[in-house]
Amino acid sequence: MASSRTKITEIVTGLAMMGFPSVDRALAVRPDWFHNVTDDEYDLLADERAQGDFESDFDTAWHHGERFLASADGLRGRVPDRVEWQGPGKPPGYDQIPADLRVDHVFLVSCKYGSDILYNASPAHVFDRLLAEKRGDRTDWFLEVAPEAYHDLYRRSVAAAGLDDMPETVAQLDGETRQRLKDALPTRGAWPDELAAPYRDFVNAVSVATAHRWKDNLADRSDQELMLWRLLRFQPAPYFVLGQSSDGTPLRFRVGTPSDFRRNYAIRAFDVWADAMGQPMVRWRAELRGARKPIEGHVEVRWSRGRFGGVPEAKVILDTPHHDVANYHPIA
DNA sequence: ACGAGGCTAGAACCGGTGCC
DNA sequence: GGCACCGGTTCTAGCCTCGT
Repeated sequence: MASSRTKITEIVTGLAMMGFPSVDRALAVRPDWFHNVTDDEYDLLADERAQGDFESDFDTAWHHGERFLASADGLRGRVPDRVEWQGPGKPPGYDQIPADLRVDHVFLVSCKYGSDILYNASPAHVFDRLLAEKRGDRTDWFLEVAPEAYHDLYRRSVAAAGLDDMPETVAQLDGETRQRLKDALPTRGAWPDELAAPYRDFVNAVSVATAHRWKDNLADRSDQELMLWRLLRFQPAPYFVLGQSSDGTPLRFRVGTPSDFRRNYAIRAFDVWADAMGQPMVRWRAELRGARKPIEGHVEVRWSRGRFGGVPEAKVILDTPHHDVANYHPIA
């Protein structure tokens, strides 16, 4: 979703790399060597600039671009001939480098604001396929790892909601019956009293079984290493992240390659454990030789469309601040 | 000690694209 | 055409910090 904010931060970062003296000057010139940026986008930026709602985003993005132009790790003061904006569309294929800007065909830059989310994928993709290959699968992860607790919650939910004509088992739910059940349950907040305990059991069962499954698939040190690389989005080529963490800290770092990682670090332990909160959750932690701090995060296994609303997804979140992550190199 | 208000993590929701 | 996936944004319960 290309919100105004996303467009502003990405395009303004690119403009600042081009060496203009100010945002307003750059917006007046509308350089045609900034590829894929249309007049509609420049109009949008001019409007938002005039409105003043995104003042700090304009400033942060501009500052990032200026620093990248000057940085010894970046353009070293050489103004690029060509900057390309990826634009609102998704690139084809299983794109793994989340590059929003490409500079002189070489530098790949991702602009990421206010988010510590690494992935939002299907649970099987994370826990079984270890993020290696994306393949559409229609398996309901809850049914896969905790069928009994899931079914028990389903049965009690149908009874509590007083619904008739519902399928015998949770596995038989289809689009329409999922919708009916979802509508019959409160959409937010605590589950009804009589469902609180079954829901807690379900959350625990999913968390424990998922952690177990993931751990089994991560038996070898080499699997653990690949998993960590993919979680942290290390790529064969280095790329840059210019953005802001969820607490507002500006982020400017280069993401090293797996080879860079191996030269400086080695995995001492990769731990995975269940930590059921209000929803199923699995925590992970990598301890490294060569790094001062471990890298930590968690995965939420959740319905993204309400209770019983379709199959769950796995949201992978980085808990360690970006600047403390091994192989993420802050740029000067 | 206790309620108002701020803050944040957690949970829900959303608008898009691309694939089956 | 529908569903899965993506990259978030929005909402809110429950904690924490105040002023009284």
